[in-house]
Amino acid sequence: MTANVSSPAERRRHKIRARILSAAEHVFAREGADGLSIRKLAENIDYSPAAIYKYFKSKDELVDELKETFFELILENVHRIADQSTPFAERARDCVATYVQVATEKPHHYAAAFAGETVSDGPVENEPGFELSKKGAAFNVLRGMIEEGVEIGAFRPEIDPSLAAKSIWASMHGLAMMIVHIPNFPAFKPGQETMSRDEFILFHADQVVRGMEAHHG
Amino acid sequence: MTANVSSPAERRRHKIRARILSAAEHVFAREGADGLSIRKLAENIDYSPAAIYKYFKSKDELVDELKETFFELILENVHRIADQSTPFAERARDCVATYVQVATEKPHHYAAAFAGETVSDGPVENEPGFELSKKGAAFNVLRGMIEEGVEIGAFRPEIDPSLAAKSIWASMHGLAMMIVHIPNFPAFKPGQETMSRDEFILFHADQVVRGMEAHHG
DNA sequence: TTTATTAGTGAACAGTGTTTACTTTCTGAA
DNA sequence: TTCAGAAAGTAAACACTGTTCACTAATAAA
Repeated sequence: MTANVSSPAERRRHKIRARILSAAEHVFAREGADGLSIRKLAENIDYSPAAIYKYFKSKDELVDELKETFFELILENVHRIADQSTPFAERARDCVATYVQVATEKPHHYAAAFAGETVSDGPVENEPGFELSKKGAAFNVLRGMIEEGVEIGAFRPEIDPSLAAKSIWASMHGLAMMIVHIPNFPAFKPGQETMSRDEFILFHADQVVRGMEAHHG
Repeated sequence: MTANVSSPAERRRHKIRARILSAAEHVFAREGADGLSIRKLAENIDYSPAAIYKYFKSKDELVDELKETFFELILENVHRIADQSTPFAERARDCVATYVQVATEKPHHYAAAFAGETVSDGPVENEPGFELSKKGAAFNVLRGMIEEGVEIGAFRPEIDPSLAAKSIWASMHGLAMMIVHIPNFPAFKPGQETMSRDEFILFHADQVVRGMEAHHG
């Protein structure tokens, strides 16, 4: 899997880096970014806090790597569904539903993946490379799917796939965020609502693609 | 406006509390929760840091009050639109669009209003009183609107207003979050996309209510 | 006027991310 | 094999953070 063209020193270094990331991943999954402290992390892997900074420029950089890996996981799952040969409507619905499902499996990761972004203030320059990030890749899968929908006539012909993809993404992102941040969503109190979480995700996904469809009733 | 049945001491106390909140509001609007430190805040209003704790149990409690006031603002605006006498379809669309519009006018507030919620881990007990919060009130406005839509036959009859409201809310919440967290959304780079932000919000809102409609094409 | 309550404070506690100066260990070339 | 230089690792400090505690000064109630 991993390229083997590296000196022993490089391999050793990479190994330690991986150990740091692995330890960080565990804490992060349970307690989120705030619960993950450099000092406790260093303690876990029997290094001094300062040692971490020989492998990562900052805590942010370390966490960014966790987030990117996490989005890789989302992307893999979405891709898997998108590449199936089920009927278009069903496939489209499952695709967006899957996004929410795996996103919310690691709530802290998903929340941090967006919370970390600079909350827009002032003339921010380009994000380093959205098009190249895993997040960007996931977006492209979604856009491709909409293009297909327009081509085969399932979706209204006047919609711009790029804009529509952003709209759909926003809708699914919103649901993921609600699930992540409101304890029993879609219920507000435990044991209140009839519909289960997974059912609701499908319901929502259905609603969202329905908004794009050419005609129904 | 304010009740006058209070002793001088109480009024004085309330005044100082308001001064703290006002100073906090300014910093928070520009820099968010992380940029707002008790020490700097105390400096601003010429008190010692410890003094703040005579008026607020914790920083969280202080920030919670800012968030609640902010949601009051959202609620007012949404209510204003919901109570208009424009045609239903248009009114519904403007209602949800307005939510996003005023939500994103104070990005830090909106981001914090949800980021603060306990990211679901373990068997969390009831949120103190969602039904009574401004957030809950905003939700009820939305549900009422959907009930109306179902009654007049604009929306599909089989939809549960309560669940549909949650779905729509999630969609709008998602758009608000994207705008707040991705610098030039709906564009990924500055000066890239054709559609303006406000146009996109309307487009998205349209898409969302369309998903509920009984028949179109 | 005396007493009890409240407002306000300086100093400390227990954390945080990060940097700097320093030592130890390892590596690649003469 | 020796030896310079780079890299790995660290203890200690810096500049912060929210919060608490013991204490004093001011005010309200008796």
